[in-house]
Amino acid sequence: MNSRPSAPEATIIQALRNKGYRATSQRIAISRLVLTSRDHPTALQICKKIREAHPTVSLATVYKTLQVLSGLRLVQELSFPDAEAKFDSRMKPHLNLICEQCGNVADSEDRAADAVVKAAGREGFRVSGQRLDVYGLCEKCLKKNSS
Amino acid sequence: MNSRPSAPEATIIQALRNKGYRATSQRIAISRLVLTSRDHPTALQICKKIREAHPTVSLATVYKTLQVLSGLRLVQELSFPDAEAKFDSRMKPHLNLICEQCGNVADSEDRAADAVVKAAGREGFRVSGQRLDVYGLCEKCLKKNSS
DNA sequence: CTAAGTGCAAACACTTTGCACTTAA
DNA sequence: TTAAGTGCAAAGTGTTTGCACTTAG
Repeated sequence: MNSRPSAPEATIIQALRNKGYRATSQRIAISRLVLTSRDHPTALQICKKIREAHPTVSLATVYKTLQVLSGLRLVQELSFPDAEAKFDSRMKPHLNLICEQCGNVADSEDRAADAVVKAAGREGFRVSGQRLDVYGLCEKCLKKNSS
Repeated sequence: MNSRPSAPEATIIQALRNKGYRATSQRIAISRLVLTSRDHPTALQICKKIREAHPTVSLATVYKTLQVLSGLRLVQELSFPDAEAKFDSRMKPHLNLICEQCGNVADSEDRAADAVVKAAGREGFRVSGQRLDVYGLCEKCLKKNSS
């Protein structure tokens, strides 16, 4: 649940208003958290974090805001079998390296991600987004297992 | 819900028994359907199809069987926001070209899929599976929209 | 024979919705 | 001022589970 140093709050407010959405304090807080987080939080994790500053925020509002952000293509919802959805604000093509042991999701900026998008285009597909998950064991867990 | 001409029934029975599972008629039927289908059926679609020949099969059994097949890594469950999960029996690296208009999922065998797996390996990740979704508009829908 | 599997219905967990209250614009 | 948004609780939906019955091995 890390945050990047400066959150572009004015930008968020503008983005919401331009699309006809009101810039409520809840939406701004949730948007700022999600758009600046480097990990892949669940709705519940987001809600708990937001409540540290806005104690009355409901989980329903978190879900509604995440739907707005998904609609604006600022955030992507990653559904998993058995588990809650995680929300990812990195919209550029990238790989999600998902460890099946510790559950961590690491991003990778490898150019193979762009190659996938190009390949889809070559098939006559007009690409608007992507989800490139690789499942397995992360380096940390591999080491832990062998020790 | 297409099927390939010949279903490797004996192979399915062996695979189940080797792993300590009983080869019941329900499991064989469900496995054969899923493992030979070229599209990406949901549990309910599978259940309806199976009931044409085995009218008493329950949705619970379909889900349980799909879990067994997932555990054997013969099938992958693709979860989506808002929608039922689809089940994919193509386990080799490939792209899922998912049309946001008609909902169709087309597979693509492009080598970019293998490049993704290699890239993950380069990062010290031990790959055991992948899900490479590309979202957008398929050629058919693009044409329909422009006409 | 007997432990594993099935089918039904009930339970579950995550997510969405209805509605009265609040608030941005 | 007033339509959009919030927060609560209730409803919804796909999936899982408990349990008595059935069946593969």
